[in-house]
Amino acid sequence: MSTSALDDLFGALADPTRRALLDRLMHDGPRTATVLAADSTLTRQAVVKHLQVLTTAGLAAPKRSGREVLYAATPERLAIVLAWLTESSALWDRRIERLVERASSQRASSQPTTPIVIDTSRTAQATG
Amino acid sequence: MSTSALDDLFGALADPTRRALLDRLMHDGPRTATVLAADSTLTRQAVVKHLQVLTTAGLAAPKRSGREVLYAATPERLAIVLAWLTESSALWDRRIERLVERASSQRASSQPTTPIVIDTSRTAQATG
DNA sequence: CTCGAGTGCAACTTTCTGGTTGCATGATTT
DNA sequence: AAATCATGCAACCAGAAAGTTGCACTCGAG
Repeated sequence: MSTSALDDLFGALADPTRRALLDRLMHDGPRTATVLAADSTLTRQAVVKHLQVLTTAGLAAPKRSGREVLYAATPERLAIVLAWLTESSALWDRRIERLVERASSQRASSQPTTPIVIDTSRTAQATG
Repeated sequence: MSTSALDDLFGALADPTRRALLDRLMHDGPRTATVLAADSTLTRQAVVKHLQVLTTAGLAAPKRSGREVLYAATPERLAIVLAWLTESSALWDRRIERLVERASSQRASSQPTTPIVIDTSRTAQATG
């Protein structure tokens, strides 16, 4: 019972290399470890290990195609993270609700370079 | 530039002990490391280390009160995780949007024991 | 001032993680 | 069948993480 899905998910996402890899797979579609390694400074083996971590977390899936192995992003499981987030933040207040709404509306208007403004300053002293 | 806020956040959340600690702080309000350690199997020092990780990630904040140090949850920064999530999933499709909406409405009706139903089965083959 | 409760610091051990290298195995093409 | 290209496996290493123990320090109450 020690390693839950959340452990694997958060653990996988904790590494910037892995997040970049996942991003790459989501953007460019399935790729082989060899190709991914060619574009980075890492060894193929290192990339493979990262992809295995992502696979264990359920965020990527390998698929043999001839002699190659294509890794595809399977970001559906990010919903589990989202569920944890909303559940946790449910305790605290409605601030998250506004953020969620803002996030959806921003995505809807498709402005990828605007990474959502977060106003934590207003609420920094709320707990005291 | 190696350790971004996301590294710290995901890293902090990757540990189940830390998530439990954060949960505890959010539920019960500020507590000292000594008290938190008393309720767990861990040493006070171990708890302190975890709280420091949470503090570095911006998810908790210590506050001296007499000779005690109360740690309070400051979950505002979870919004950064949420922002990353929605941004990343923006590539993929509108499925997340529905999940976000469902999450908000469920929270609004305040049913804490219902952890949001996730239908990943329907979309498992979507990437191929 | 002295005692007790609580915190802070430091050293140390063990395990995990990210990364490397070298070689073996398996599939494609000629 | 042989050469080639990609993957798979295993050993190995350095550094970080999780946790422990021991002791010094500091604050508050008598």
